[in-house]
Amino acid sequence: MDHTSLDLNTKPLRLIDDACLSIPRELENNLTELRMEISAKQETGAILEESNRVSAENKRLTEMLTVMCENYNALRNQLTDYMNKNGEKEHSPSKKRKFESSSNNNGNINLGILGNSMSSSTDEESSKKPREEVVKAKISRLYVKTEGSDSSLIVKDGYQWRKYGQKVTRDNPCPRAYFKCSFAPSCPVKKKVQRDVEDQSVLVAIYEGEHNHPQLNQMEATSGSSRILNFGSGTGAALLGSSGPTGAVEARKSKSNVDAKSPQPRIESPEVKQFLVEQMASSLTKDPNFTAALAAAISGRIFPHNHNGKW
DNA sequence: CGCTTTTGACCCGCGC
DNA sequence: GCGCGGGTCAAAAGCG
Repeated sequence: MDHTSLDLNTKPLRLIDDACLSIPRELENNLTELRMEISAKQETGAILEESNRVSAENKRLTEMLTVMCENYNALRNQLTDYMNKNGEKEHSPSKKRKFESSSNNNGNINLGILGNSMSSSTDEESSKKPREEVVKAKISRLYVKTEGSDSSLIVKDGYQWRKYGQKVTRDNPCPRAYFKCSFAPSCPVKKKVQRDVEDQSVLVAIYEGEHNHPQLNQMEATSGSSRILNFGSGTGAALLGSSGPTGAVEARKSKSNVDAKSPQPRIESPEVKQFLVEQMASSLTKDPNFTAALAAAISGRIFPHNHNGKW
């Protein structure tokens, strides 16, 4: 009795089993491949979607950055115009002294740009002296952080200088060194180097004028991990570099609109360079050919067996 | 020997 | 006019 029932129960099972076994191996393999393809398609779709989303967001951020930069430039131009107007208004008919006092004022202006990193001697002096920005030569400042042990007043900026004087000034116990460009008198550039009153490890180099010759020592000028922040408009004078392995912060002030519009190529700050890179990246991401090629490259790399366009 | 650095003297503008 | 202070000159010294 039990045998019949057992037989009845086992027979269909064997049939099913046989049927299952009769499925060709190829089909099974194809099924597996099909499943992989489906999951790959889903994954690729997700990646493409994510890629599109990221590139759209990137585009949006870049546009925001562009607008911000444009606003910044417009604002800066307005500030420059404003300061120039003020300078003209308050400019007294005097020469060399004014030049110097204005260079001091430039320092005060730079404080505004640089934040609190420099001295806080703004208020009293600047309130006593009228602001005067219009001077003959272009003035720029370079702040160079030096080693504590380094007591020299040498700022390696890629140009060759000849020292022609040294003076102890009233407001700073450290002597101020006066340099002329070695190409003088054909090159009228001068610089003054003095240690910062508050932080004696910082050298303050004040450049006057523009070099009319190329940099002599590019390697020296650009070597090291110096960090230069180039603020303000203006061109030219060699403002790369520092004296060594520490750092430098540079701030400059254009002396006139003429200077600001000088045709010489500008030495861009890292920030500006980064902006340019982002602009290039933006233009690339905006290029449908590039994005298509990128997507193809990515998909080709992840799923190299799908070259026949079978998705 | 030629170039650079040092350093005291001198010049000059500014404030009083 | 005088003194002060920053900037420049130039002779002497230093250096390669």
